[in-house]
Amino acid sequence: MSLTVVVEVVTQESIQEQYRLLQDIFVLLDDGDRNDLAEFGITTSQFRVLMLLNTVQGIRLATLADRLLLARSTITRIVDQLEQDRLTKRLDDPADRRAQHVVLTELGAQLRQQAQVAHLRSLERRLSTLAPGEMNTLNDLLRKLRHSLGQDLSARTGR
Amino acid sequence: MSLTVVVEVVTQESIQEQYRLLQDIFVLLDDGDRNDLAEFGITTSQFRVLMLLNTVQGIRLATLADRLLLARSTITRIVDQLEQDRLTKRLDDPADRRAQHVVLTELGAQLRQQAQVAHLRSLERRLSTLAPGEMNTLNDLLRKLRHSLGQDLSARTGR
DNA sequence: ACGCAACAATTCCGCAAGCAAGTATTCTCG
DNA sequence: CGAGAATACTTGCTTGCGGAATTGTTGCGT
Repeated sequence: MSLTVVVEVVTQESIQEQYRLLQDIFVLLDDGDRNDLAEFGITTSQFRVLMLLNTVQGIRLATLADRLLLARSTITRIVDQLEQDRLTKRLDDPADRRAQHVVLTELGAQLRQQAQVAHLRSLERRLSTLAPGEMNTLNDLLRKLRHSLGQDLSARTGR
Repeated sequence: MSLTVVVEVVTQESIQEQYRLLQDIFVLLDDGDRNDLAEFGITTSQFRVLMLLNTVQGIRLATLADRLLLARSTITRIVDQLEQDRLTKRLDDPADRRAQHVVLTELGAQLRQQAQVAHLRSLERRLSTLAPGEMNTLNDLLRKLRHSLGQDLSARTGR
């Protein structure tokens, strides 16, 4: 019986530590990202949108919202900002007059390329501690984690 | 030469995937947290502050800001809210009249306890996929990651 | 055909968080 | 000692994001 208790306590502590670790890591990641992207004049959200605009045919606003787990109104504003900076354009969907496709402009494609390279360099530097094998292990576990959390989300909202 | 190129490409992809995974996990975690904590009438930021108020002697506002990597003005407002809800009190620091210590009220301690238990239950459910061994491995790797990111932060700001 | 639910995007409102400036206090060191 | 730098907190302003309501469009059931 006492064994059970001990095991449970240990697990609870592991879970809480994991939670704190993930929190800390996110905050640190985000802080560095903001720092990196500031010199390109874009926010992390804008960057994440730009990174999804890799095709010429564009992507719908609703799809962006789903992919980034942001509210649609938020996507509207972010795309407004990008458009104001001449980085993207809205094109009407030929098949659905409700929908619009966001596409990169020439300028947007250039900036996206530069920002992506700089961001990647920064990530390589900041995550340099992990050996290749560790990185793969970590990614495997993170995938499981994401899947588990995704399951829970759809259980909460999708029913 | 081609080997070098291949290895580098693979590593870059791993890093980018890791970045996306962490992004996704954070968003999912935060979404669930907000859902859990809503029934206690507190936000995730307020919760994170409450979780640091475990001692009777309290903690300084500036320390909270440093621990949570939030601006001091943000901490001021969060503590204002908690105080308005009678969950915390500000006590003057006897040794430094500039500083104040935030302490839990009786009500705050109760709510903190309840919220913590509920949150932990939720985490156990949401992270149930990982086996104990995997969890330990993951935490080890996350610790390395946090350390590496922390190093970079102090290299950026602390000099 | 047509009415109605579902969907795409936007607008409006409110809250959360950062930055910069301001006040009060403490520290440093010449 | 005492002037200036540093520190602790607060306030005003700006921006980013979510949620509800709105407008216009599509698709489904009958």
